[in-house]
Amino acid sequence: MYADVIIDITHEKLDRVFQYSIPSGLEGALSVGAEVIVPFGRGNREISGYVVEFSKKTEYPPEKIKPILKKAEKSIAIESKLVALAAWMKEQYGGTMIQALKTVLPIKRKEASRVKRKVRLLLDLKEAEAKLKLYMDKNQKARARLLAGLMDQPEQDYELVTKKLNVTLAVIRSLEEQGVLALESEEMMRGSVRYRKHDDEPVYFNEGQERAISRFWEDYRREMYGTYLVYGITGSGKTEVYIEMIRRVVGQGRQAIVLIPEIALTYQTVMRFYARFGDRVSILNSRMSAGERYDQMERVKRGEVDVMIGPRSALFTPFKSLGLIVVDEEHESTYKSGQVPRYHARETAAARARLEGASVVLGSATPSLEAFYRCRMGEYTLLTLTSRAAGRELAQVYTVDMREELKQGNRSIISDRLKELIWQRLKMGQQTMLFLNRRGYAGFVSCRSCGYVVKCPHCDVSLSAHKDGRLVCHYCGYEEGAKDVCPSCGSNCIGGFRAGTQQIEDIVKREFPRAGVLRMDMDTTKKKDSHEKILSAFSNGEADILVGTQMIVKGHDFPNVTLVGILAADMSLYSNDYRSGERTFELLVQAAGRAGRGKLRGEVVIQTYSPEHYSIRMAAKQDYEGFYEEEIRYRELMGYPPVSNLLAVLMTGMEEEHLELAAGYLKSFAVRADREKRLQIIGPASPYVSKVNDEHRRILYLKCGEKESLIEIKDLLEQYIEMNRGFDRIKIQFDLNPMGVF
DNA sequence: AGCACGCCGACT
DNA sequence: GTCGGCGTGCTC
Repeated sequence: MYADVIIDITHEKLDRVFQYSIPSGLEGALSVGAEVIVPFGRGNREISGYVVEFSKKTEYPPEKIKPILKKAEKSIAIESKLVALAAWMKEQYGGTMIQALKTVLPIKRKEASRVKRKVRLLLDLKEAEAKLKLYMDKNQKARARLLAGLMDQPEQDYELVTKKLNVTLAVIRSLEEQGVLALESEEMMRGSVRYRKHDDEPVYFNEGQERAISRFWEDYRREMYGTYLVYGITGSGKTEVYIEMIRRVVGQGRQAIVLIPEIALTYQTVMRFYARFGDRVSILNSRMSAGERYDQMERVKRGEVDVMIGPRSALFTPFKSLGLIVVDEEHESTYKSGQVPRYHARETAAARARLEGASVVLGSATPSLEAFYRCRMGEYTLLTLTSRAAGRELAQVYTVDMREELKQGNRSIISDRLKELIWQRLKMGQQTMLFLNRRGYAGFVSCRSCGYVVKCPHCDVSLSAHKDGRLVCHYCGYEEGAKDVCPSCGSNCIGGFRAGTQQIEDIVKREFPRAGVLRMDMDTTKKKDSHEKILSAFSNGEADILVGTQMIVKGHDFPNVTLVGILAADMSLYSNDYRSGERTFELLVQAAGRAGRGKLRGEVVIQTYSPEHYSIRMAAKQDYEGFYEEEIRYRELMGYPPVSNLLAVLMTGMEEEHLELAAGYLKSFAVRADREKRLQIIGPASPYVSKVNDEHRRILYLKCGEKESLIEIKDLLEQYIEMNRGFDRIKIQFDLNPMGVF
């Protein structure tokens, strides 16, 4: 029996497992995730590592394998808990222990040092020249080279110096001893903002907030750590509730993590946290470099931080006594990782909380079906916030049936009702937001004569036409020129279908020539900060109408926006995806919530071709529970999460035939492995996008009521794949309860 | 990363 | 010979 150990050093060359034998004294005492001390290298220096797996065989000459010295005595409790979390993630979501550990322990020492390590010359020109001559005479080539390089430029990056001049650390060290140069590793704390805490005044809570806080606190004080769902519409004061809960937890000497979806952290929210907790708050954002993140983690380890705010990855903050994890906007799909291990931050937060003895607080205005279902099942505690904090009224919602509109001769994408309301806003000097769930000038380009659709040669998706006629693949970026004749039949009836934000912008400009129009979508926000610029321009009243995709739905409050138009509410409704109803509802409610954030009452126009669909009906009424009842019935009927569980097995390979064969084998293995016939196995099928970057893809779905059985099968499949050479050229990824359908 | 090994020129 | 400096390659 051998133990696979990863060494606690991060360097590409060492970024793999090393096998050690287990001495008889340690047999049975080690488990996956245990921290051990092992001899390493020629000098057998003792370093620590983590046991990642146990194996019977080894490729390495067995006589060269050294034994583990001992189990780490007082392994740093924080890290061993994170390693345990990594083990849980590996188990749940598949992949290797190394992948899981890398997600959980983001120890990027390399980058942290590279950024700031510098070599500086200490001598003046005359002294240096003398030294240089000395080195030349003594034929100390490396030293001479280094010194000459430094005389040329007295301060240089360590990394650069070693590479360009080909000198080793030993050379630099010896010159350092001679006082020729200094090796400086400035430990500048990047990205940490200093703010004094100033807001110590008592805050008054409304009844709902008070109830939520005290319910949480009663349990917490009795060490009953659970998961809570704070459900409250936009403006019901969720953030105040979080802050108060955190304040109490921190008051007991414990720490808290606040997860926010990607870059959704607004300036206002940040300031509220700073005001409460001063510089004991640290913020992680996805734009930060690995070095900056590393610095933040160092501060945490030194105990300088009580509250960490950030996206998914902030979940792994190494606090020594974590008491609370808040997951804000819990329904957001960015909480699901796109990389292996494909973990969900909500579930992983619950797992970490279990390991640490902490509570989890989820918050949303439109909870995920998962979270609400768990509340109904009694696993989570539902805390409902009722009244809008500022006593604002809900917006007035109109649903416009676009089929009727067409019958009455309005072929425009903007209904008469919406047009009329926009005119009103323009007269009153108020603002309008128009929301469309689509980017680009038009959707796919097809031939109306033969039905040919222009597709990406690498990705099997249709190309999107942009305004200048260029056809662009939104998956890989492939581009080709405009088409005026069909490449298949030669007819000239080729053109784009459907409208995109760019086209809407043009239409709006034509309809309302004197209005200022801004557009915000993927294409206009490619540049850094352009996102912020557009929003602040709109917020300053530089335009009357903002046209955009989902991104205008989130963040920022625009008090002067009193009208929101949702142009094609059902665009996302009929995609082949079991979450489309939920997504549509969510989007509509959030979009509607943008209207009337100030003192004025808002109006919302929902334009749709299917006004009878429950997602749209319930969104118009802003009735979450009504929506939930309908949606959960559908999930129950179809055996979809959260009622059942779904495991997607995504297979990718260059050769289609080989892939097909392997996928077939995998399926029949799954069928055999499922002895008690508890699984429903679907596929293998070509996913919606069956080719990306010339790689073919196949997908297999396994459905089962009990998650444990699925995980069991997943383990068996992983073993089977590992053992069979036939799968070597195929990438196989598992996705437990995926966010969409592939 | 850190360490030892082997090579090479310089000095006793 | 042998000593010190340098470059390379390996680490279960």
